Amino acid sequence: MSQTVDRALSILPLLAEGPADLGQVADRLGVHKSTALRLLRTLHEHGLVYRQSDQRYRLGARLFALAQEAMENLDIREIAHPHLVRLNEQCGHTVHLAVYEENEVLYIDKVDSRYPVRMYSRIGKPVAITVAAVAKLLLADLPEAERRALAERLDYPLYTARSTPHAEAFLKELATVREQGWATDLGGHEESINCVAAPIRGADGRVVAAMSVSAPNVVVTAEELLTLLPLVRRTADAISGEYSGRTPVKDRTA
Amino acid sequence: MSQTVDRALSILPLLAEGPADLGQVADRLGVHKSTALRLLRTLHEHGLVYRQSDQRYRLGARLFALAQEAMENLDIREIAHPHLVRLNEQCGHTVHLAVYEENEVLYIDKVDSRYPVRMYSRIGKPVAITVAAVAKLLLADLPEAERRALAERLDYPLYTARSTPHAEAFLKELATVREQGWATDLGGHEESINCVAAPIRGADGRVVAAMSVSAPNVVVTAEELLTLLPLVRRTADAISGEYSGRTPVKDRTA
DNA sequence: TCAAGCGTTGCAAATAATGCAACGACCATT
DNA sequence: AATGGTCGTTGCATTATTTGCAACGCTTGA
Repeated sequence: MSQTVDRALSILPLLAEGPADLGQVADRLGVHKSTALRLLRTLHEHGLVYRQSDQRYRLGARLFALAQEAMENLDIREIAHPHLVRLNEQCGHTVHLAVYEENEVLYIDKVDSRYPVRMYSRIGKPVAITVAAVAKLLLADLPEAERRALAERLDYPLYTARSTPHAEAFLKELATVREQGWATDLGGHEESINCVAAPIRGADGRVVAAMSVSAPNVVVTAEELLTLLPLVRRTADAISGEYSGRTPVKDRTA
Repeated sequence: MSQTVDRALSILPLLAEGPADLGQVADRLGVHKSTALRLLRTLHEHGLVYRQSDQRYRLGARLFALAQEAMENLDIREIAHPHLVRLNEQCGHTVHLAVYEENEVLYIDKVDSRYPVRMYSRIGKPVAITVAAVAKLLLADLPEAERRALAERLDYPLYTARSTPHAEAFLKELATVREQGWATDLGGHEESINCVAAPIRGADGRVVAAMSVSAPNVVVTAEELLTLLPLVRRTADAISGEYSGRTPVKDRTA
């Protein structure tokens, strides 16, 4: 909509791939070097871009700070966190919290497993949307049309033999998930890792977030993990209650 | 340098304070509503801004993803992390890693204390620059002129009675730190919390990062914490060795 | 029913961004 | 030492891009 801003913002994902010098940026933007320079300077003034000692540019510090502040303003996260910690204390496994936003599902909180073997994931990282248990829950709640459109648009990478292979299978899975009110991922993303997930709902009943417990095969079998389902659902419901205002907010530790 | 981009980017910190509607954004930017709308739309297309259900805008998901990617490109962090974890296993306290960038010091990694009492801090959060032990180390290494200029420019908030009160005291402290090659913060930020920190140096000997161990009085006294200094320094040196390429990179776990 | 507030669009005016060409600094090669 | 190349930087004229305005449609509340 605004060409100048559009160009400037296109620099960010470009630099996310790694540091680049002026010429590279100009080339990949398809503009003159002088133009790229002025854009970079503006980004620099705002701290979004940093110029390292070898003169190349990379993403800057303010970006972290902004993401941080944005994160802290998400009240679901704030409400959910103590519950996630408690759940982690009870079962010992990795606990995740995720939301859907603009065709992506991303983790917004995580409490690490107490076992030495941990799975790789990072807060802020987009989730493998076609296989993750939390993603299924969040997408299953979208309006029919939107869900359908999104499913068609997605890629279906075969992470493992059990990954969701195509849109049709995915939509079917979503229907199941929608009906039963919980979801699993049994080795669909990484062969040896299983998850159980439950939805968190707002006052109007719509799914606003989803949480999951993940554990590798070497620690517990899929069956054992499934026995945690009632606990996960209870935790999710507790968060739902607090988020929608049904449960009185007793003592929220600031 | 570029007015349009400048205005667009000014929207981000504004939204970081909390969600805002079109009118508010336009007012605070000092531009017409239609202008603000077009800027917001561009930011939206890039995922930096999200429009929530009540039509108000807030910071978007891509911001997290970008910050995430930027983070992963910082190789100091990657190299240092296993060392930080090991140190935490040895002493049990909270371990921080911080860098200096553009007049700010910020945490880029953290391993939480194993004790129930934890200090509040977040990765990506700017550090209390006038008192934190890691900040002293990073600033102490700046060129004389820059250090002086920065010290004059800073605010000196009195977090506690032991906070650095003014530029003069700060510069003196930096001189000491520079000479001894390590730093402390004894209750200068929060009355009951102490830190010991050591510098991480690149191949050219310049300080590229700093790490610290922090613990509250209720767990260990300041004296006891200081006995950890040799261990902290050894850890920092190990990281320096690996970062500067002196130590062969044996088996970096991807 | 009417008024007020908000987001949205088309348009003409003018400001602000663009590409060019030229300069200086730095590095490596001859 | 001298030269050729690369890279970042600046001033300027051109032109495209952004801007503010006014008007419209919508929802909300009196």
